[in-house]
Amino acid sequence: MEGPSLVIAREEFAPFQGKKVSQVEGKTRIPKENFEGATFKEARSWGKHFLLTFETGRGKSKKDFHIRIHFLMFGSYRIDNPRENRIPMLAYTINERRFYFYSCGIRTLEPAKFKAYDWSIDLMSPKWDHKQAVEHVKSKPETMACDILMDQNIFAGLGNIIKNEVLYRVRLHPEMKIKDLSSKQVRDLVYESHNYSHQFYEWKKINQLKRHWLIMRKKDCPEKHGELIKEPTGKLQRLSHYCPVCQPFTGSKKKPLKKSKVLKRKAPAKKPERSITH
DNA sequence: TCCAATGTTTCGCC
DNA sequence: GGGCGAAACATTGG
Repeated sequence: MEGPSLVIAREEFAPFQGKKVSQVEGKTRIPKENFEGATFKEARSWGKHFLLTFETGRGKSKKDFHIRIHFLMFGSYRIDNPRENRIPMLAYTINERRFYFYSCGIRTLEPAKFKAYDWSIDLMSPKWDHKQAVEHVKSKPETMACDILMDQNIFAGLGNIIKNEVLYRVRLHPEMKIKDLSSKQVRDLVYESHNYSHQFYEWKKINQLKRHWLIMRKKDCPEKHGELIKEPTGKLQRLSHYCPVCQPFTGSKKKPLKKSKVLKRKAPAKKPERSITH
């Protein structure tokens, strides 16, 4: 789940602020007794972190505690309609509504860590700092564009979908190194990361995200240049989809052939023909 | 039916 | 201690 989706989650949770929590259960190992009778105070999101604050105790012993939920690749949340045959990591009730969290990492967050979040690198935050991001990118000349976008210390909340869409929109080959980009290209890359993240949010909210993908999981170039390339790129080796015509590699050094490819070429693995008739 | 995929953390090795 | 790769974790749509 990428940053913009968590903003939507935050908005879904907001109406329940100030209400009491009950019936807590789930596989998570964090202490659940803290929740029982606690007050839900706030939902926030930073990058791909979903942050929930509760207030526990009474009178002078009132105390805030925070949890951090990370949905990783497969995680999800539901309100009221649980997944069948799944045990949630965490589930609780607020105002007769049942909240479920599946397949996610849940931790308690020390108050100091909660306060330490740097909102200026969160793409969805009003505090997002474009100039600072440009500097961060330029400080990593040897890093490839596809990897820098996935760097959560620069673009918190940016995931593989946004990566692919942004690279296409600014017409950059995923494996271009930062040092081979013009200042304008770096600025465009940062600008579009922020811009597309917000566009992602708008489309996701009306359930129209996928239909607006230009490159992600597509087969052909939107500008009719033919088939797209689909391959793992960069140090991270996350899957990229790109058009070799729209996004040519223009770096100073030739893109090195990957070892695996060279080997494959020397000894092409011949698939045994599967006989059609028996 | 199979497998890649909206991702991060941890562990062990050099 | 840093860099690296592998493994762990856990799910489902295409």
